Amino acid sequence: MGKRLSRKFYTRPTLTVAKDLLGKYLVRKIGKKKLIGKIVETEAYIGPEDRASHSFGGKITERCKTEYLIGGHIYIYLCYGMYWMMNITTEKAGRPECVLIRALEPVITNIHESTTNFTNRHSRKFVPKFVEIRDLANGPGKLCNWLKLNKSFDKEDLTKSKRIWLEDPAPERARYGAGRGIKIKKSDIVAKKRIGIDYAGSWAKKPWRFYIKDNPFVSKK
DNA sequence: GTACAGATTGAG
DNA sequence: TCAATCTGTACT
Repeated sequence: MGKRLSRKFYTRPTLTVAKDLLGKYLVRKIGKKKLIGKIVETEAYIGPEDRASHSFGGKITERCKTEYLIGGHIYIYLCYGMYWMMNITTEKAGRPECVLIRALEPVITNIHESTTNFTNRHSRKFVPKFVEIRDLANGPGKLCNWLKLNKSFDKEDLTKSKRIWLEDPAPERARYGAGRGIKIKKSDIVAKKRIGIDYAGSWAKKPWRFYIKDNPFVSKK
């Protein structure tokens, strides 16, 4: 496998990390099995200045205090009472900044397991028999459901955890002569305004949502 | 304590 | 278009 991303990767400026996360592999280990998703869409939240951030104004609540940890930790919270949102903290300790992971492109290692872990996000009334791979993780709530992430992952250290971490797939590819860096070309990164935060005034217009151009696994508007 | 909005999602 | 349903916040 590739190389696990270290603390250094996460403690850089949030906008840099948000862009550099594109193309990285998010690895989730469940028992002996691994689910892997390539990050294709992110959003940066830069509190306490950012009106859309939970830590806006320097707020420290039971929920958002995780944002103040040093870069490389998971900040996960429940949205609308039913969906978990996975964020990755950035910068040094005390700076409440993070990156929301909005969409993954499933990297298929075992088709059976990868396609039978989605049903519990649907209502009891309606459980689909089939789901397209494209619909497994193309949204912040959906990807947490796919990877079975919940409150127990809050404050998880991505540089040390045995059940979830990030990898740069580059070393794996380098073996096959595909070059050294997995860094999405600047011209392939699209920057648009963030979704669902229209209440944030002028901050809502900041182009802090990043995704890989033309990637079909980006969340639908 | 009560009211209400929210970094979403899928059904109708 | 609307409901599901938990947490934070601004009130009474």
